[in-house]
Amino acid sequence: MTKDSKADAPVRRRLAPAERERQILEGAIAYFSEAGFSGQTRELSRRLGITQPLLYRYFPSKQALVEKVYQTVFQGRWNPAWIPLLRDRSVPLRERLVEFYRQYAQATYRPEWIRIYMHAGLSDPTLNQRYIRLVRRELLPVMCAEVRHHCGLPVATEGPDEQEIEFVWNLHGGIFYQAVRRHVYRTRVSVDFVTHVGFVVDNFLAGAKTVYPRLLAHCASGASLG
Amino acid sequence: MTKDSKADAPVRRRLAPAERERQILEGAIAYFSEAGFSGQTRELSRRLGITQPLLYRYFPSKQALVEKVYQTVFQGRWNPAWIPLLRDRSVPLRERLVEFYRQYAQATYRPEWIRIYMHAGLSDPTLNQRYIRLVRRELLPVMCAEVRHHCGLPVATEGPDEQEIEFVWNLHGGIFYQAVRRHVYRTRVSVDFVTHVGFVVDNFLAGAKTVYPRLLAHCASGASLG
DNA sequence: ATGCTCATTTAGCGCTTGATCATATAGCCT
DNA sequence: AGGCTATATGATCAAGCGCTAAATGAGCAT
Repeated sequence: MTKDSKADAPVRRRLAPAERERQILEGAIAYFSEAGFSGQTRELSRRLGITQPLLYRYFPSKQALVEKVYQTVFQGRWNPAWIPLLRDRSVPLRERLVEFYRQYAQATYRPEWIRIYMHAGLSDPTLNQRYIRLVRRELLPVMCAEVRHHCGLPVATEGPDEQEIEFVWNLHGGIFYQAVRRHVYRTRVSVDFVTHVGFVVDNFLAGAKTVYPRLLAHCASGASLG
Repeated sequence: MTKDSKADAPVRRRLAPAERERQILEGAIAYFSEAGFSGQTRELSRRLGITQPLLYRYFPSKQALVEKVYQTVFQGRWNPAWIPLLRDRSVPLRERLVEFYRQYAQATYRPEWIRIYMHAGLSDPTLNQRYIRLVRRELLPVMCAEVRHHCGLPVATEGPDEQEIEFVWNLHGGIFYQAVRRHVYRTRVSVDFVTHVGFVVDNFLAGAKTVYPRLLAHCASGASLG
């Protein structure tokens, strides 16, 4: 055995404050994404190899650290360039959608993102509601418009109907839910993501040619306004 | 004010053990589905209007109560009759799928079910993995076979390919994810569920006519076996 | 009415938790 | 080498946690 006389001597390493803060934040993201935000500061510090009071030198409270974790994980993962990408009609819609989901998955379908997003939703869904509104406002109307155009239908002057939004959300949610199965339930998903999305998008677009006109007729009849 | 001299007198009501146990369990389902399983027994007892030690007369430990909650929520919600319903080719597949999802939603797309399912997945996904395997084994292969038949394709003698499973799982997951948005993120979903499922199923089946043959060709080429 | 039973409460133990403060020492400057 | 600065630790508090045991009293049988 290698000198266990003192039961691993406390190797005290003095880091630059900025680097220590970064290290703690990174560790907190990893730890809280596993244990949830009811995880303990002592366990976090143990994993970081530091003492628990040190956390409080860099973050005034656990709550402040948690909020920094939220901020860090969810900030800057939404790429505004996705919208013009989806709107670029010089590229077939199928390719645009597959490419969008390739990029979107790379940005957000990661264990920390998915798990912290779910933890957040269960404890206080405010953050999720904000994100959902972003998707609802920025992404889905564009997808609706492009699918309409793809199907040779007129693009509405006013925004899409709720029924229409839910329709494209089924595509979006189905793909997202695969990431939930992977990172929350930790089940193996043994197909190539891009190939899978290719089939799913093909299916959506092929079906839309038939169903979308009926969907719009349903909306126009005022069925979802009552 | 009505006699606040004693700060709400402790009204001690003596219930039959079976009824008290049922009441506690019901309260625990409601409370833990909100707060997660790191919720406190004192808060649970407060909501029930009883003292906290009383819980321990009916359940030996918090863990035992939690496991009873799991058991109660997830037991008997899966209806084996769904399989023959989906297989009944005297009814159009579209109607079978819509009716299945109507029943499935009524059984499982409830706040306690969805939320406890998510809480469970994040803390220990064993339960979810078991449920996922059930869906993967009992439900999805049947849906694959019926969709194949619907598209005029031969039903495989051996089970469906993984790529095929993921394909129908996108339909299933998309519908499930609407329930997650509703009960975890607590966002308003203002379309009629059956109407929505109708459009989504129509879209899936219409698209499948085009895409499913290509999907099977892809599988047959052994692309997902490598 | 009276006494008995056991469902329920009051009091509290041992431990963990987030947070604080004084002390110790790593690492740079001279 | 010696001293200074402030990063990191050790000790500890107050509140909250799951859980226990003894005291209490509601509701039944008689």
